[in-house]
Amino acid sequence: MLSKKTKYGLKALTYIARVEGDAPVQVSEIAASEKIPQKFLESILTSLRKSGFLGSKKGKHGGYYLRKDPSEILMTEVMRILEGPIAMVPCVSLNFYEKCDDCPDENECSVHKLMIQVRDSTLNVFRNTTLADLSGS
Amino acid sequence: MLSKKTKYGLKALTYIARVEGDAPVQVSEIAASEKIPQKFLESILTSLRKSGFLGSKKGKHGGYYLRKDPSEILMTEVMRILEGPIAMVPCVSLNFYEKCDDCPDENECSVHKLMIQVRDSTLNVFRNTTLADLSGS
DNA sequence: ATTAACCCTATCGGTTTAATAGGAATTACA
DNA sequence: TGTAATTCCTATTAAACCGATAGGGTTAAT
Repeated sequence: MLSKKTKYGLKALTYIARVEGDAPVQVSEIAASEKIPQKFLESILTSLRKSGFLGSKKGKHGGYYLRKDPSEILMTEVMRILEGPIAMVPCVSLNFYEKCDDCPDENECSVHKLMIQVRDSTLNVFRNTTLADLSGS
Repeated sequence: MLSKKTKYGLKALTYIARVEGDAPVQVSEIAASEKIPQKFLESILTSLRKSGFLGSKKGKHGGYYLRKDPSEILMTEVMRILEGPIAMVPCVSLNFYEKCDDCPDENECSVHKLMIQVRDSTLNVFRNTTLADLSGS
Protein backbone atom coordinates (compact mmCIF):
# COMPACT_ATOMS: atom_id res chain seq x y z
CA MET A 1 0.00 0.00 0.00
CA LEU A 2 1.12 3.48 -0.84
CA SER A 3 1.40 5.53 2.33
CA LYS A 4 -0.52 8.76 2.74
CA LYS A 5 2.82 10.45 3.09
CA THR A 6 3.81 9.42 -0.42
CA LYS A 7 0.43 10.15 -1.88
CA TYR A 8 0.34 13.61 -0.36
CA GLY A 9 3.93 14.25 -1.34
CA LEU A 10 3.30 13.38 -4.96
CA LYS A 11 0.18 15.50 -5.08
CA ALA A 12 2.02 18.41 -3.53
CA LEU A 13 4.89 18.16 -6.00
CA THR A 14 2.41 17.98 -8.85
CA TYR A 15 0.58 21.02 -7.51
CA ILE A 16 3.76 23.05 -7.26
CA ALA A 17 4.86 22.00 -10.72
CA ARG A 18 1.54 23.06 -12.21
CA VAL A 19 1.18 26.34 -10.39
CA GLU A 20 4.67 27.53 -10.39
CA GLY A 21 5.33 31.06 -11.48
CA ASP A 22 8.05 33.02 -9.75
CA ALA A 23 6.53 33.14 -6.29
CA PRO A 24 6.94 30.21 -3.92
CA VAL A 25 3.83 28.20 -3.14
CA GLN A 26 2.50 28.18 0.39
CA VAL A 27 1.77 25.09 2.43
CA SER A 28 -1.64 26.41 3.38
CA GLU A 29 -2.58 26.82 -0.26
CA ILE A 30 -1.53 23.30 -1.18
CA ALA A 31 -3.21 21.83 1.88
CA ALA A 32 -6.49 23.55 1.18
CA SER A 33 -6.50 22.80 -2.51
CA GLU A 34 -5.50 19.15 -2.23
CA LYS A 35 -7.30 18.44 1.05
CA ILE A 36 -4.19 17.48 2.94
CA PRO A 37 -3.82 18.07 6.70
CA GLN A 38 -1.57 21.08 6.85
CA LYS A 39 0.74 20.06 9.67
CA PHE A 40 1.25 16.65 8.13
CA LEU A 41 2.01 18.26 4.79
CA GLU A 42 4.57 20.50 6.45
CA SER A 43 6.58 17.50 7.57
CA ILE A 44 6.40 15.94 4.12
CA LEU A 45 7.61 19.08 2.40
CA THR A 46 10.41 19.30 4.94
CA SER A 47 11.70 15.91 3.90
CA LEU A 48 11.40 16.83 0.23
CA ARG A 49 13.38 19.96 0.97
CA LYS A 50 16.04 18.11 2.91
CA SER A 51 16.43 15.65 0.08
CA GLY A 52 16.91 18.41 -2.46
CA PHE A 53 13.74 18.41 -4.51
CA LEU A 54 12.31 21.55 -2.99
CA GLY A 55 13.68 24.87 -1.85
CA SER A 56 11.93 27.08 0.65
CA LYS A 57 11.57 30.73 1.50
CA LYS A 58 10.78 31.59 5.09
CA GLY A 59 8.63 34.32 6.56
CA LYS A 60 5.80 36.29 5.07
CA HIS A 61 5.14 35.45 1.43
CA GLY A 62 7.35 32.44 1.89
CA GLY A 63 6.70 28.98 0.56
CA TYR A 64 8.17 26.13 -1.43
CA TYR A 65 9.49 25.90 -4.96
CA LEU A 66 11.04 23.24 -7.17
CA ARG A 67 14.80 23.18 -7.36
CA LYS A 68 14.91 21.31 -10.65
CA ASP A 69 12.87 21.24 -13.79
CA PRO A 70 9.97 18.79 -13.45
CA SER A 71 11.36 16.80 -16.36
CA GLU A 72 14.46 16.11 -14.31
CA ILE A 73 12.65 14.80 -11.27
CA LEU A 74 12.45 11.05 -11.62
CA MET A 75 9.88 8.94 -9.83
CA THR A 76 12.55 6.50 -8.74
CA GLU A 77 14.15 9.23 -6.64
CA VAL A 78 10.94 10.67 -5.26
CA MET A 79 9.54 7.26 -4.36
CA ARG A 80 12.70 6.23 -2.56
CA ILE A 81 12.60 9.36 -0.44
CA LEU A 82 8.91 9.28 0.36
CA GLU A 83 8.07 5.59 0.38
CA GLY A 84 11.43 3.94 0.89
CA PRO A 85 12.48 0.82 -0.98
CA ILE A 86 10.79 0.13 -4.30
CA ALA A 87 11.30 -3.61 -3.97
CA MET A 88 8.76 -5.59 -1.99
CA VAL A 89 11.41 -7.53 -0.11
CA PRO A 90 14.79 -6.28 1.11
CA CYS A 91 16.63 -9.20 -0.48
CA VAL A 92 15.87 -7.87 -3.97
CA SER A 93 16.29 -4.20 -3.20
CA LEU A 94 18.94 -2.33 -5.14
CA ASN A 95 19.24 0.59 -2.72
CA PHE A 96 18.18 -1.00 0.57
CA TYR A 97 19.49 -4.55 0.26
CA GLU A 98 19.33 -6.90 3.23
CA LYS A 99 19.85 -10.59 3.34
CA CYS A 100 16.98 -12.75 4.57
CA ASP A 101 17.41 -14.48 7.90
CA ASP A 102 15.93 -17.69 6.62
CA CYS A 103 17.01 -18.23 3.00
CA PRO A 104 20.24 -20.19 2.85
CA ASP A 105 20.49 -19.50 -0.88
CA GLU A 106 18.69 -16.66 -2.59
CA ASN A 107 19.00 -18.28 -5.96
CA GLU A 108 16.84 -21.16 -4.88
CA CYS A 109 14.18 -19.02 -3.22
CA SER A 110 10.96 -18.91 -5.19
CA VAL A 111 9.87 -15.66 -3.58
CA HIS A 112 13.17 -14.05 -4.49
CA LYS A 113 12.77 -14.88 -8.16
CA LEU A 114 9.23 -13.61 -8.31
CA MET A 115 10.00 -10.39 -6.48
CA ILE A 116 12.90 -9.59 -8.79
CA GLN A 117 10.46 -9.60 -11.65
CA VAL A 118 8.04 -7.34 -9.80
CA ARG A 119 10.83 -4.99 -8.85
CA ASP A 120 12.06 -4.72 -12.41
CA SER A 121 8.66 -4.06 -13.85
CA THR A 122 7.94 -1.40 -11.28
CA LEU A 123 11.33 0.19 -11.73
CA ASN A 124 10.67 0.32 -15.43
CA VAL A 125 7.66 2.53 -14.76
CA PHE A 126 9.35 4.83 -12.27
CA ARG A 127 12.48 5.22 -14.38
CA ASN A 128 10.44 6.36 -17.30
CA THR A 129 8.23 8.79 -15.44
CA THR A 130 9.14 12.28 -14.29
CA LEU A 131 7.22 14.95 -12.44
CA ALA A 132 6.63 16.59 -15.80
CA ASP A 133 4.68 13.50 -16.84
CA LEU A 134 2.57 13.68 -13.71
CA SER A 135 1.82 17.37 -13.96
CA GLY A 136 1.29 17.44 -17.70
CA SER A 137 -2.31 17.26 -18.87
CA MET B 1 6.49 -4.34 1.66
CA LEU B 2 5.57 -7.95 1.23
CA SER B 3 4.15 -9.25 4.49
CA LYS B 4 5.70 -12.24 6.22
CA LYS B 5 2.38 -13.93 5.80
CA THR B 6 2.65 -13.74 2.02
CA LYS B 7 6.28 -14.65 1.98
CA TYR B 8 5.72 -17.68 4.19
CA GLY B 9 2.64 -18.65 2.23
CA LEU B 10 4.47 -18.59 -1.08
CA LYS B 11 7.36 -20.57 0.32
CA ALA B 12 4.98 -23.12 1.77
CA LEU B 13 3.10 -23.52 -1.50
CA THR B 14 6.38 -23.91 -3.32
CA TYR B 15 7.52 -26.49 -0.82
CA ILE B 16 4.35 -28.51 -1.19
CA ALA B 17 4.51 -28.32 -4.96
CA ARG B 18 8.08 -29.57 -4.99
CA VAL B 19 7.69 -32.35 -2.46
CA GLU B 20 4.34 -33.63 -3.35
CA GLY B 21 3.94 -37.32 -3.80
CA ASP B 22 0.74 -38.95 -2.68
CA ALA B 23 0.98 -38.22 1.02
CA PRO B 24 -0.07 -34.83 2.37
CA VAL B 25 2.68 -32.60 3.68
CA GLN B 26 2.77 -31.74 7.36
CA VAL B 27 2.92 -28.27 8.79
CA SER B 28 5.76 -29.24 11.10
CA GLU B 29 7.83 -30.41 8.17
CA ILE B 30 7.32 -27.21 6.19
CA ALA B 31 7.93 -25.05 9.24
CA ALA B 32 11.19 -26.78 10.06
CA SER B 33 12.46 -26.88 6.52
CA GLU B 34 11.59 -23.28 5.66
CA LYS B 35 12.24 -21.81 9.09
CA ILE B 36 8.72 -20.53 9.59
CA PRO B 37 7.11 -20.27 13.04
CA GLN B 38 4.78 -23.24 13.09
CA LYS B 39 1.73 -21.66 14.69
CA PHE B 40 1.91 -18.73 12.33
CA LEU B 41 2.22 -21.07 9.38
CA GLU B 42 -0.84 -22.97 10.53
CA SER B 43 -2.94 -19.86 10.25
CA ILE B 44 -1.59 -19.13 6.80
CA LEU B 45 -2.29 -22.61 5.51
CA THR B 46 -5.77 -22.35 6.96
CA SER B 47 -6.50 -19.32 4.84
CA LEU B 48 -5.05 -21.03 1.77
CA ARG B 49 -7.30 -23.98 2.48
CA LYS B 50 -10.38 -21.83 2.97
CA SER B 51 -9.70 -20.07 -0.29
CA GLY B 52 -9.45 -23.35 -2.18
CA PHE B 53 -5.77 -23.69 -3.01
CA LEU B 54 -5.07 -26.37 -0.46
CA GLY B 55 -6.90 -29.38 0.86
CA SER B 56 -6.15 -30.93 4.20
CA LYS B 57 -6.25 -34.29 5.85
CA LYS B 58 -6.78 -34.33 9.60
CA GLY B 59 -5.43 -36.65 12.25
CA LYS B 60 -2.33 -38.77 12.31
CA HIS B 61 -0.44 -38.75 9.02
CA GLY B 62 -2.50 -35.75 8.00
CA GLY B 63 -1.27 -32.64 6.28
CA TYR B 64 -1.88 -30.34 3.35
CA TYR B 65 -1.95 -30.95 -0.37
CA LEU B 66 -2.56 -28.90 -3.50
CA ARG B 67 -6.04 -29.03 -4.94
CA LYS B 68 -4.95 -27.98 -8.41
CA ASP B 69 -1.98 -28.55 -10.61
CA PRO B 70 0.75 -25.99 -9.88
CA SER B 71 0.50 -24.75 -13.45
CA GLU B 72 -3.07 -23.72 -12.76
CA ILE B 73 -2.32 -21.70 -9.65
CA LEU B 74 -1.86 -18.12 -10.74
CA MET B 75 0.07 -15.59 -8.71
CA THR B 76 -2.71 -13.06 -9.15
CA GLU B 77 -5.02 -15.28 -7.14
CA VAL B 78 -2.51 -16.28 -4.49
CA MET B 79 -1.36 -12.73 -3.95
CA ARG B 80 -4.89 -11.42 -3.57
CA ILE B 81 -5.63 -14.01 -0.90
CA LEU B 82 -2.41 -13.61 1.04
CA GLU B 83 -1.46 -9.99 0.51
CA GLY B 84 -4.75 -8.41 -0.49
CA PRO B 85 -4.98 -5.82 -3.26
CA ILE B 86 -2.26 -5.83 -5.88
CA ALA B 87 -2.71 -2.13 -6.56
CA MET B 88 -0.89 0.34 -4.34
CA VAL B 89 -3.95 2.54 -3.92
CA PRO B 90 -7.58 1.45 -3.64
CA CYS B 91 -8.69 3.86 -6.36
CA VAL B 92 -6.86 1.83 -9.01
CA SER B 93 -7.65 -1.60 -7.63
CA LEU B 94 -9.58 -3.95 -9.87
CA ASN B 95 -10.77 -6.25 -7.09
CA PHE B 96 -10.79 -3.94 -4.09
CA TYR B 97 -11.80 -0.61 -5.56
CA GLU B 98 -12.53 2.33 -3.29
CA LYS B 99 -12.94 5.94 -4.20
CA CYS B 100 -10.56 8.43 -2.61
CA ASP B 101 -12.02 10.83 -0.10
CA ASP B 102 -10.08 13.74 -1.48
CA CYS B 103 -9.89 13.41 -5.29
CA PRO B 104 -12.84 15.16 -6.92
CA ASP B 105 -11.85 13.65 -10.27
CA GLU B 106 -9.70 10.57 -10.61
CA ASN B 107 -8.81 11.38 -14.19
CA GLU B 108 -7.03 14.53 -13.11
CA CYS B 109 -5.12 12.92 -10.25
CA SER B 110 -1.45 12.50 -10.96
CA VAL B 111 -1.07 9.74 -8.40
CA HIS B 112 -3.93 7.84 -9.96
CA LYS B 113 -2.32 7.85 -13.38
CA LEU B 114 1.03 6.73 -12.06
CA MET B 115 -0.41 3.96 -9.93
CA ILE B 116 -2.40 2.55 -12.82
CA GLN B 117 0.85 2.04 -14.64
CA VAL B 118 2.43 0.34 -11.67
CA ARG B 119 -0.60 -1.86 -11.18
CA ASP B 120 -0.60 -2.94 -14.80
CA SER B 121 3.07 -3.77 -14.87
CA THR B 122 2.79 -5.78 -11.67
CA LEU B 123 -0.32 -7.56 -12.87
CA ASN B 124 1.53 -8.47 -16.01
CA VAL B 125 4.06 -10.36 -13.91
CA PHE B 126 1.55 -12.11 -11.69
CA ARG B 127 -0.73 -13.07 -14.57
CA ASN B 128 2.14 -14.76 -16.32
CA THR B 129 3.50 -16.64 -13.35
CA THR B 130 2.10 -19.81 -11.81
CA LEU B 131 3.18 -21.91 -8.90
CA ALA B 132 4.78 -24.24 -11.43
CA ASP B 133 7.11 -21.41 -12.40
CA LEU B 134 8.04 -20.82 -8.79
CA SER B 135 8.66 -24.44 -7.96
CA GLY B 136 10.40 -25.35 -11.19
CA SER B 137 14.18 -25.33 -11.05
C1' DA C 1 -6.68 -45.87 24.02
C1' DT C 2 -2.96 -43.31 22.46
C1' DT C 3 -0.77 -40.43 19.57
C1' DA C 4 -0.21 -37.30 15.83
C1' DA C 5 -1.93 -34.04 13.32
C1' DC C 6 -5.04 -30.20 11.87
C1' DC C 7 -8.48 -26.71 13.75
C1' DC C 8 -10.24 -22.68 16.39
C1' DT C 9 -10.28 -18.54 19.23
C1' DA C 10 -8.10 -15.28 21.74
C1' DT C 11 -4.49 -12.35 22.99
C1' DC C 12 -0.33 -9.65 23.07
C1' DG C 13 3.77 -6.74 22.36
C1' DG C 14 5.89 -4.09 19.02
C1' DT C 15 6.04 -1.11 15.20
C1' DT C 16 4.32 2.03 12.01
C1' DT C 17 1.20 5.41 10.39
C1' DA C 18 -1.30 9.59 10.29
C1' DA C 19 -2.20 13.30 12.58
C1' DT C 20 -2.01 17.03 16.20
C1' DA C 21 0.04 20.45 19.41
C1' DG C 22 2.70 24.23 20.61
C1' DG C 23 5.66 27.25 19.87
C1' DA C 24 10.48 29.28 17.84
C1' DA C 25 12.64 31.57 14.09
C1' DT C 26 12.38 34.27 10.05
C1' DT C 27 10.72 37.67 6.76
C1' DA C 28 7.61 41.28 4.48
C1' DC C 29 5.64 45.35 4.99
C1' DA C 30 3.11 49.21 7.00
C1' DT D 1 9.83 49.21 14.77
C1' DG D 2 6.04 46.31 15.32
C1' DT D 3 2.87 43.03 13.58
C1' DA D 4 1.30 39.46 10.82
C1' DA D 5 2.43 35.66 8.01
C1' DT D 6 4.99 31.88 7.18
C1' DT D 7 8.39 28.18 7.54
C1' DC D 8 10.87 25.38 11.01
C1' DC D 9 11.50 22.29 15.00
C1' DT D 10 10.35 18.93 18.64
C1' DA D 11 7.29 16.18 20.95
C1' DT D 12 3.20 13.54 21.56
C1' DT D 13 -0.69 10.69 20.53
C1' DA D 14 -4.36 7.50 18.95
C1' DA D 15 -5.27 3.94 16.08
C1' DA D 16 -4.19 0.30 13.16
C1' DC D 17 -1.55 -3.48 11.72
C1' DC D 18 1.81 -7.19 12.01
C1' DG D 19 3.98 -11.13 13.60
C1' DA D 20 3.83 -14.28 16.83
C1' DT D 21 2.20 -17.04 20.82
C1' DA D 22 -1.04 -19.55 23.98
C1' DG D 23 -4.12 -23.08 24.94
C1' DG D 24 -6.77 -26.16 24.01
C1' DG D 25 -10.52 -28.80 20.76
C1' DT D 26 -11.27 -32.10 17.10
C1' DT D 27 -10.16 -35.75 14.08
C1' DA D 28 -8.10 -39.95 12.47
C1' DA D 29 -4.46 -43.85 12.18
C1' DT D 30 -2.59 -47.56 14.62
